[in-house]
Amino acid sequence: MAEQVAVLEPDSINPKAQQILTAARQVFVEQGYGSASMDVIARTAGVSKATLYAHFTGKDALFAAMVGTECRRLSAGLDAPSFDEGDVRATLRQVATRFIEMLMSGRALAIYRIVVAESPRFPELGRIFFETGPDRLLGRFADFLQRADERGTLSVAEPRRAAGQFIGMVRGEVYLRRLLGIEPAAAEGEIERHIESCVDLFLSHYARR
Amino acid sequence: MAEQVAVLEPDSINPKAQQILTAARQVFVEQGYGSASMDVIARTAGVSKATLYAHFTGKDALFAAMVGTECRRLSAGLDAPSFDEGDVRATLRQVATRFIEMLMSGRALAIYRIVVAESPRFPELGRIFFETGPDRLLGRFADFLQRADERGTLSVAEPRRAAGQFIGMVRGEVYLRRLLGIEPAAAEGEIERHIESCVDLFLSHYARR
DNA sequence: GTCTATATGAAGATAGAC
DNA sequence: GTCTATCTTCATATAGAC
Repeated sequence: MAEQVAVLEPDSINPKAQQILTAARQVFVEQGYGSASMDVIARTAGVSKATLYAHFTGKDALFAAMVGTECRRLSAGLDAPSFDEGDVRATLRQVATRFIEMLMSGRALAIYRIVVAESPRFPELGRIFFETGPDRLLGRFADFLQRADERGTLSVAEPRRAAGQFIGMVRGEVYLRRLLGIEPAAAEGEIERHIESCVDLFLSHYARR
Repeated sequence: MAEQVAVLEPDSINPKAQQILTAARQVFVEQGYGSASMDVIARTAGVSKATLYAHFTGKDALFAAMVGTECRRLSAGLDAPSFDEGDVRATLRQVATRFIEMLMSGRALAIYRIVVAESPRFPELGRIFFETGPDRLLGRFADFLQRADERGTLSVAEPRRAAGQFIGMVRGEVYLRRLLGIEPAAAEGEIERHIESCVDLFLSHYARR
């Protein structure tokens, strides 16, 4: 019973569990779920397999715990700053920049890869990822757009839809290339230009005339 | 030597190889690369393991051949129709509709999942996927936008960037939910409304004033 | 809780008959 | 080329001492 809770809320005090989760992340990310072995995870964590199985009921549970932990960690990084309600263009720029920086980070790419791959076999993980990640971000951004609409700064009838359009186009080809490891990577300043053009496109339509 | 060619250009006449590739696709997609076993693939294909190894040098090669074959198959589905140069709005609608239908198909989702997951360990597959899929589509669409610009229908200074913006926002949340298996799926007519709003947004900026 | 040692099964790959 | 049977290695998971 305690184990089941630990799957989603691993004891953040227990250092051994942390150690194991860190090792699990490294190995799962590097090898993929199927090829990763509990043996290697135990060695990487510096514990015996028996200890590993004392903390997590099996490979599935360890994997789920690792993904849940990592999702919460990544989403926390997006929470901090509130939006600047004054300058809409600056806020859009800021949202786009913070979003794409987070998305392009090694850890975010890694967790996205593995969640996308395994979500058919671990449906719960797809949900956790979506809710702690994209859904929260879109929700907060949509709220901002709605407030801007109410203040009369923007004209956004469907904030959630508009939020999805903006985030979707910001993600764009730059991200896909990175995700797939396509060279050459984006040139210096390319991302800034990309973001600026997305802000322009967005405001052409949604700015109050 | 002949084997190496077969990795990317599997003998499309040989029925046994086809049989194996089909089975490989099923098993790899269902279990993921790491968990899939050559034993199960052989049984699914109705051949012995020895036969399997006679056609493909190993698990890696079989996987690569399967992904390459499937990429070419999927990209062929996007090639067929040329764009209607007359009615820009209708063309945007058509591009978006065809694109998202292809993307949401079970086979496209499956191959995307596995390529994203394994591209760090099989960099060649990321490249093949990108070139036969997104890159071709973006290129063709960008060409259309450039012609529209030259004709004076649209005003698009950077066609490739604009193409990426449009495709990115069309993809959007609808696709992500499907990819991650988030319920509820898109409601009836939701995708059409989504596409229409993307076309509106795009044309607000890029239509010749 | 943690270790060493091991049970049990299945993985990738191949030998050798036909 | 294709099969059956098998080699070797490594997987997940557990027993039992401390």
